[in-house]
Amino acid sequence: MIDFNLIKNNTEKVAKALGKRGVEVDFNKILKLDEKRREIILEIEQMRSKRNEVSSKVPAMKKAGENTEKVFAEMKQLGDEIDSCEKRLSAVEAELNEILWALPNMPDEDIIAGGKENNQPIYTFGKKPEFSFKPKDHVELCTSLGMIDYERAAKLSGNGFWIYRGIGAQLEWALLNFFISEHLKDGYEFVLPTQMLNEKCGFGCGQFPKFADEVYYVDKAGGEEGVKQFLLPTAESAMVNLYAGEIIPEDKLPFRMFAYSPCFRQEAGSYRAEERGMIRGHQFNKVEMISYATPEQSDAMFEELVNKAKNLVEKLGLHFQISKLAAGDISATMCRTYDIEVWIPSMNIYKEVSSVSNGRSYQPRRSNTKYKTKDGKNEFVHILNGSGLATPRIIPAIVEQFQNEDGSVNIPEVLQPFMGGLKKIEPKK
RNA sequence: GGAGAGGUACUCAAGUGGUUGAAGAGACGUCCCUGCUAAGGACGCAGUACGGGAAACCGUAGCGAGGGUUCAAAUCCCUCCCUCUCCGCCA
Repeated sequence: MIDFNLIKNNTEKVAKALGKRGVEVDFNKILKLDEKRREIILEIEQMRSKRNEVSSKVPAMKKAGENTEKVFAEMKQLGDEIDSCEKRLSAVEAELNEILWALPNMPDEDIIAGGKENNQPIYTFGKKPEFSFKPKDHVELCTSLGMIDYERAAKLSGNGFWIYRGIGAQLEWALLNFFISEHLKDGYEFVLPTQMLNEKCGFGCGQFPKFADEVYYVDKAGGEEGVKQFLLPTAESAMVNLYAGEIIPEDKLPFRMFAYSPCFRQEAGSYRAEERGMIRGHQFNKVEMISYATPEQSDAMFEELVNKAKNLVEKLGLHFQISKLAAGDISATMCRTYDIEVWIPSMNIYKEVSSVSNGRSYQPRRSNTKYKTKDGKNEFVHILNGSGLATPRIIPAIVEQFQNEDGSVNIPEVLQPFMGGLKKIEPKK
């Protein structure tokens, strides 16, 4: 949620920032609704004040044996007026909120306008591998090496799922363990969140109402109506709401945390044909880094998270680049995002394995998460997040980039300790 | 899933319709006394959000959440959420 005072007092700035996303907003309408809102509030409060004043005199009147009938009749009428004003108020507020909640976050000053095509690579590690033989793609490699079972996954669940098997499962778990151990070394707190979340969380992290259709809802047996929960699409949804409604003492900031969870996404209408295999699925594993920071700490924290994600991929030895996203490609809740994109030879493209973002106070405003400054004021915290990392594109990158002519795959050195010292995945004889 | 008990400010807790946004206690803060790893005393103590105002300040809301009854709700009624205890279920 954008700071309403900013919309009111610096409309130009907000309009310019949102314009970079190609979003046009009818600010006139917003300001008019707000004016109307305040008008009604004033009216209501004056009437309530009157009623409170009269009410406080009633006990004395009764004691003195005075007739209260007339006063009660007047107050009854006043009460009815208050009711009708309240109805008008909630209609105005509903209209205003619908607009405000739908506004995306403001991209930072230095973020350039436009969509994906304006993303700028700002860092590259390694180079595209050259093969003296005809390289295989990850689907073929993972299948032939017995790492991933697509067909039986479809049998158990449906299209867009896969099963890790044998050495594939070991590699997946080794990756997660590697990430976890690196984050622990950096002093980050390990969190395993609930994997089912209520709708408040969806709203708090800013994914609802816009993306409510893209998650999986879980109903109780028998399709019972009630509070619905959904399977988290990313641990971010959980972690952003961890301190919702709370006030954090400033000396506890920054909080550095990371969470592991499977992530569930409908990915309806996605590019199945070109994104074969595990490039995009309904369920995948991810370790997510989350930081809560003061506004002063937030920019340094962003750099820290980018560095952490970068180091993970570097230690794996994969060729990748970091892209600074253009305004239109940054997710609606964020001010700035750097993507870490790993090279997938068979697709001839860089694919995102980590997205590090600073949303500043946008999500905390929605989830009402504040911190108490040293001089006792309550301010909204900043929340940052970044994948550290998501695995589904790492495995394709590893098997494709590190494949050998005989169909074997070299295991990155940093993963070997987590795989009983295994150095190479050999084709089955 | 069933039965019961609860949810009041930082914590504990009193409060079953009215001048109570909330007794009391602890904690906390400031000060005093005393003097030494303690004890005593005085005073202060919702925080917050929103609205009005140049400001001082004034007002409104708020007792788990949301509705309702009433001139008036922490208090009565309804729905929901959460916690605890017992029972049941337990792939």
